[in-house]
Amino acid sequence: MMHLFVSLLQKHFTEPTKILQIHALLITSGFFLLPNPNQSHTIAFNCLIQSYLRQRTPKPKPPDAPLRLFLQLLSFGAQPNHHTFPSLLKSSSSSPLIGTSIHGQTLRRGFVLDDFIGCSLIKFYAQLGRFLDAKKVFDEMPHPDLASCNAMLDVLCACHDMGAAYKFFQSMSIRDIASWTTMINGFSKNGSYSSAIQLFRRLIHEGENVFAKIRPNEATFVSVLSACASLGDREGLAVGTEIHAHFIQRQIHLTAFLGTALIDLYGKHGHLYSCENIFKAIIQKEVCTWNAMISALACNGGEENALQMFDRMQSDGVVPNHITLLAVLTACSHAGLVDLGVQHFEAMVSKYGLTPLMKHYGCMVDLFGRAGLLHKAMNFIMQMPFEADESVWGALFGSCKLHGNAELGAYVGQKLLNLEPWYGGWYKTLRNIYAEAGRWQNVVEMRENMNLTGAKMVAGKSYVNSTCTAGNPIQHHLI
DNA sequence: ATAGGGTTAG
Repeated sequence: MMHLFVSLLQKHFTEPTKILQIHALLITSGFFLLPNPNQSHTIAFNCLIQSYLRQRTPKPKPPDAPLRLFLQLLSFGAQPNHHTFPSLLKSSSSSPLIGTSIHGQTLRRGFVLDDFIGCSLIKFYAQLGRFLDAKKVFDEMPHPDLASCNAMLDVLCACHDMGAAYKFFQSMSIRDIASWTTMINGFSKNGSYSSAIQLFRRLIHEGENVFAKIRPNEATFVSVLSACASLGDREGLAVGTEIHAHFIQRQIHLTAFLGTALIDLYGKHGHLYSCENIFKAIIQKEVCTWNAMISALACNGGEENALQMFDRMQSDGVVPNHITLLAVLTACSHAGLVDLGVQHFEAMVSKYGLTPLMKHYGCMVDLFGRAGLLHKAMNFIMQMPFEADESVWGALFGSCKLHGNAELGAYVGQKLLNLEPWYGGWYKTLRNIYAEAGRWQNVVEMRENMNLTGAKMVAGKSYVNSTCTAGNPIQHHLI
């Protein structure tokens, strides 16, 4: 009988209604009324936990179903086993308190040497940004297996410690496609786009293992395409187009992941026509797909189409998220549609139930600022529910320069110099604003201040950890 | 019979 339930659950794990029905069947069958809880009951609970974890549609799904099932399992008197905890930890990713108590449970019940649990714990702590805890779990594993090493590699990448990450990757005695993908994605996420592409090339040429050839899969392609999208210089577009051609040759199905990565690639390189073709070819569009398309249009002069897309998306029943609204506000800002932008911003809370984040405020400041409504932008900053950061002030600063407002520019520039004194770009812009206004005394002061604080005129932002980009060991190993 | 790691939009 148990086999039947297990196979039923596995077959229908994407269908929430069916899971509920099977769960109900399991209850009404009296299976949980037997006097002596045994291994079978534990397996039944494990399968149910897994089923609720894996179902996709979030609508009727109670988010804490796996945890509640775990509590039912305990109160029923069954014993959780080493299969129970990985799923539980996966379901607790957003709740530090629950996850750490589950960690405690595993320790108290003596599951200290289990690779699956260790691996889940590494990922759990990494998702919370508790990288030291993740590393501690890994270090305490006597013989971590491949999956645990891959999780640890991802932790090092998430810490921006790319030197250590690459060293770790090189030191691994066995690697699979997930190891390669993690490393490629790590480079990409840390701005080392060329390294990501070079490592991808090495994967293609070497394939690593003589016995079992390692080939890139969907995740690998998506990671390298993301690097290609961000790498300007035409190199990114060339490699990305090559990969796209490979998909066409092999008639590879355009999943939402692959398609979205391609739309992003062509969008970032200004090829709107390709974006639209790919968009049409994606059968199962997800919210990310729409977002990538709306962003591509909003950033390449297709503002009107972007806003139409936003409507189409909603009539297709796709629910907009924070990133959608960011793209929509960008479209309004670029098109100078101030009133419409304000309407969409207000609709965020009232219509979509989305709380505006720092980036949305930055967009609104840009919207007002570009349109020359500098004081409206300034008032908007003053009415923000939290302190504006450098991106928001930076948006206003750009508008001050655009419209030659030295008075407000000086005030905003000072704000930015306080926030990021090490970033030379602010000094330069402020100096230019002063120069255009003929305030030569201020120009001289700017130069002195910059020398005094030791700010650098570097490309890119200062908060990128220099160890990820500089002294990258990969240069010596590739090709 | 039941479990873990790597992927998209800002």
